[in-house]
Amino acid sequence: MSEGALPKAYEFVEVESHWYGHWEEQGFFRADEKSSKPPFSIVIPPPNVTGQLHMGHALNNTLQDILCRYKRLKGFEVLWVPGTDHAGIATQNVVERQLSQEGLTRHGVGREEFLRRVWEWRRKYGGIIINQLKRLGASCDWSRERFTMDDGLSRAVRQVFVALYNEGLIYRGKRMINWCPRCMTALANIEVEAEDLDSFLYHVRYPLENGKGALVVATTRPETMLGDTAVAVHPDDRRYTSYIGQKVILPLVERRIPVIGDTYVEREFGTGALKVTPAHDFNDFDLARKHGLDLIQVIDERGVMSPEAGSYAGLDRYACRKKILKDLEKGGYLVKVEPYKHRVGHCYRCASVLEPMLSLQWFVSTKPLAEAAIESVRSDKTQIVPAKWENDYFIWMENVEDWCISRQIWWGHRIPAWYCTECGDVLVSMEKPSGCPNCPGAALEQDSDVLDTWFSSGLWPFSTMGWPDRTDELKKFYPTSVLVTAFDILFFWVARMMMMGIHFMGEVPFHEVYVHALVRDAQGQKMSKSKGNVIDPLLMMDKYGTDALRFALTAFAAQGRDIKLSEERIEGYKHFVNKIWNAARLLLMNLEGFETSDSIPEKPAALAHRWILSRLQRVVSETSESLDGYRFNEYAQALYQFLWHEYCDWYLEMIKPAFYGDDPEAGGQARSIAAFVLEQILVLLHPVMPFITEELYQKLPRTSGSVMKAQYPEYHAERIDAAAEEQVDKLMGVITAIRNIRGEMNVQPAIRVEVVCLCEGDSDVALLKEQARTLQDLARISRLGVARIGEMEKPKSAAGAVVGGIDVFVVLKDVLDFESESKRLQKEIAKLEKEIGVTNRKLSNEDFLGKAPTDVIEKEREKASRLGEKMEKLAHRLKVMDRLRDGARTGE
RNA sequence: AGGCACGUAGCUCAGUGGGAGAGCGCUACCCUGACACGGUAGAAGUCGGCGGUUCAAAACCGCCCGUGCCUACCA
Repeated sequence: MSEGALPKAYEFVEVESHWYGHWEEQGFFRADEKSSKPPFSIVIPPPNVTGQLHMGHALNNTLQDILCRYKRLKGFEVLWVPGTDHAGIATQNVVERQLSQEGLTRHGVGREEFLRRVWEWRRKYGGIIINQLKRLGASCDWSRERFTMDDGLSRAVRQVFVALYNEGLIYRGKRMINWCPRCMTALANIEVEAEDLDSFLYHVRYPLENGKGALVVATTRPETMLGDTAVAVHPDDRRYTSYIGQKVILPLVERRIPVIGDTYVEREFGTGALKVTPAHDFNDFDLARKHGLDLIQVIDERGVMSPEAGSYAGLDRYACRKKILKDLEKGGYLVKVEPYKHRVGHCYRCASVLEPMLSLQWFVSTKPLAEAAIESVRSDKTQIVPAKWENDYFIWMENVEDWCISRQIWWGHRIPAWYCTECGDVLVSMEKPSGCPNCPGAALEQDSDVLDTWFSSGLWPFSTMGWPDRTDELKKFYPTSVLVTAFDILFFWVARMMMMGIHFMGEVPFHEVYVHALVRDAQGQKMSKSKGNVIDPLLMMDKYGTDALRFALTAFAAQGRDIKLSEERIEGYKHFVNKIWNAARLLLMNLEGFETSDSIPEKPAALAHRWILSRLQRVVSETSESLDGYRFNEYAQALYQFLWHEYCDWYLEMIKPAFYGDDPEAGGQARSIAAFVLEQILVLLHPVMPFITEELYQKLPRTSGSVMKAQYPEYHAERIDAAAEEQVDKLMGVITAIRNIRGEMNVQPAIRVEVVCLCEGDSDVALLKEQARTLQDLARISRLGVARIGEMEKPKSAAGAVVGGIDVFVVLKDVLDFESESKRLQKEIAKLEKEIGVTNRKLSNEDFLGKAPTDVIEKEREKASRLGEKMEKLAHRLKVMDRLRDGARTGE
């Protein structure tokens, strides 16, 4: 190995740390809003500022980075806007935990101090995920990094709020909402996660007021009985019709409550009698409104029993349940307890069981906004890929409910509404109003709530580009080209961006939405810290390199299927990265001291060159089409196959003799073309493997500067050389057949064998003679005989095969084992027979001949004759072998 | 309960109307002057089951079984 040669194995650590900084310094990621190039823009799904890079991020951002790098190579002006989300509840929870470690609470320190601490936390840790994205190679325009709580974005939030309020699309009202007693805030319905819960169904006896019997109700939440204001039965339920209008006595509470009839009640479920707790159940609330029932709130915001709960007041809801059950049993009211599995709403942030509650909140009236958002997808102004998600989008949008946007937390955009302390009037405006118009001199108090995090991220595509100002960025890059996301935030985020973008910009926020898979573990389970099954992308990058991780994620990013990731697979692609490295190493070792020419002949004389250049064209076309269609896995597979199994396995092996031989012209051409093809491969691979491609590209002699400034190769159909591909196919067939015989007959790799090829046509003779060197090297042949059939004797003591009409003989003088060669041939013949059977059946089928397209029939006929000839030859060989075997036996 | 996916080699998955594929794993041989993170060859599948459409089905249709996800007001 000479001095300038590369190390034997690829060392990714130095390479990766080196190039990212270089790209940033050179400003390669920066987008120019004044550029005349066609625009391509993406806004990043902003990770939570509290976040740590997980596999979902890694996949999401790898795919975005592939698109951005690909489009840059294709000559687009690319803007990838990065940033982070303030993540209201999530971040508040993190800082609250930190406080509690100091023995403090947020209420203890007060709102101002608490917010100061959150900002401090953000200053300290908010950059972590950004640096992790850089580690991943994400080519974001960091000069445009945004945060949802930036001044600019906050101004956009206020402007949107005020505008929607003035249009009557934001209102304040008392509604049943889902309440998290741990986070102490209202949630939007979409933020509720239904989880299966193993619980019990309790049957409780409610005695009739008149003393004549009782009604038995079934409930999963006995503690709410304290707030019962009725019992409902189905009006047509014969068991209970006579009770309707009567009263029952609520056990433990002794309150008299009516029995009502309503068709909402399912007769088959439980006992067919339903206790009604209007203050703590969505459906009971509706029933109460319909029947004019009282509303008694027995559980407060903390999930603790309220004073209305009488002697149970102050108990936690679950402690209360236990006590109530005990008391019911004591009083003889508990009739039956059965195990019961049902789904209960949990907080998507802290997994606490939610409490339905009547509460005064701010809402967005979404229906009017949804209409335009539906229409835009229907008319393909925005296309969702894969299209199957469009259905889910329509269903959700058509059934969209009003969106509760107020949160009773402190970290977030404070609602721009002020209340007059005198008359209570509401004033909504961008800045604090000077005073109440009705009560001169009266004080104003700002609403203490903040907005749902998703309210600000819903504005992300235009707020990050400077809206409400009419900036050059907006003009150049809005609407964005594509949004890349996983389906789990399709409604949280994408749907809201559609509604807001169309409403405020008059245009959809993105032309396409690419919905990718969820990353799961090897068992198909969702990765989560609590399950302990997370594969940490940072650790994977440490162990196998960023390029290997990115390639693994890309290779498995098939549309419409979740990714089951395992570490072995990432490791496997590290080998691929190493293979690229070594292909380059071979070249560089052989390029040293040689001049390579700048221009590549379109039709070189040597077959191998014509073949690889033709194959390259196909890969160029395949990769472009795959990426344009978001078929990332196909893009990755095409390059894997081409680099490894065509360029390395065949092409480099075929041209090696030119490197080592003494024909300077052949050597020069081999060097130039091999370098050219590798250089093209590096450009094709760059979107998915930015680091190693840059490293090698800069090392290749013909190139100068960064691979990021290269042009993505263009497909030229006229450079496809079908004849060369066909000839190499034939050549590979012959070589493989010889190797197969060697392997099956246990010929040691070191031993060279004599081979005779008998062809039917002159063209095959010419091909094999011309390619004699390649044949000899790749099949390890000592002497090669090529002739037309009949012009050379068939060797006797030889194992044989038939490839594309060529009779191939591997001469095994004295060492040929007739028995095993006979068996090998029989196996081959058996396979052939099967194939011939299928073909003959088709060709003897009248319906097939009558109805199938002529080209299919023609193909079948050709196949039949090809197989027939092959069969004839093999059968003959078998006969010869058997005769030799028998002769050997009798001779012994 | 409804909806949507998925079920192809030991594992993970491509393939969508005309010759069952890849990667990993496995077996055998080989450190052949880029690479043992490598090379060459090989074994391995009733394409979940049943029925239908078709000249032709892994693919299209129906039913069933299994798995996963989403939605829903049976408390």
